Amino acid sequence: MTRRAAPEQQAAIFAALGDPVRVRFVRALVDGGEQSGTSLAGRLGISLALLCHHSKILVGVDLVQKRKAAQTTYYRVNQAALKQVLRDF
Amino acid sequence: MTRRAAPEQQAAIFAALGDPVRVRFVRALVDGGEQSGTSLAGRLGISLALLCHHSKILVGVDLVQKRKAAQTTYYRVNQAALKQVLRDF
DNA sequence: GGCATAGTCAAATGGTTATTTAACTACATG
DNA sequence: CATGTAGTTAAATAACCATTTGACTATGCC
Repeated sequence: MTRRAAPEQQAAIFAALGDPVRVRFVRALVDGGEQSGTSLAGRLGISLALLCHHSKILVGVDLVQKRKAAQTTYYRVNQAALKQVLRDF
Repeated sequence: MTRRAAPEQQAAIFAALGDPVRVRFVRALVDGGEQSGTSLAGRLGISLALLCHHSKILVGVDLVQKRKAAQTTYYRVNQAALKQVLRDF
């Protein structure tokens, strides 16, 4: 049915999860639901600039989605994408 | 029941799959079953030295297992480990 | 308008990692 | 024992990536 993704594409998704900070990033969203950037940065013990960097990688492969309300950016996990990560093997 | 793995540990497993060559490595094993290093290197179009490098990373996180018979090393996928990769989220 | 909050961007740095090349070990067999 | 096959190792290089810092944009509110 669904064809396998290109190796580069699939590797990019795995690489996005291949960093301890980003694993904790996703876990924090799974556990705590949608959260703001500042809240997440506090929870993860990292600067807002670093959170922004990691969020771009996770959002870039669509494992995390973002929504902006006024100055605040809210992040949430893309559960469908997360569950499908291993489907290719 | 089973506690979540440490973020560093889980990230290492994802990072092992976060490279296009290693995605093709694992796919080749899933599709073709157990194969020798030389056979795999030919299939992936890489040198034996490079295959050795990537295999160490995959074996290091136990996604791939190896078995040595005389001069030849055979690789196979650890299906249980592969299926469990996403259990933590 | 002016100040505080929330986020993004860009440059700089250091550390890690993929790839190549060449040298080396291990085994099998003629 | 010499040769060929299979694999590993180490050094070197280049590319990539995480982290920090400081400057910059955007929004809300007094």
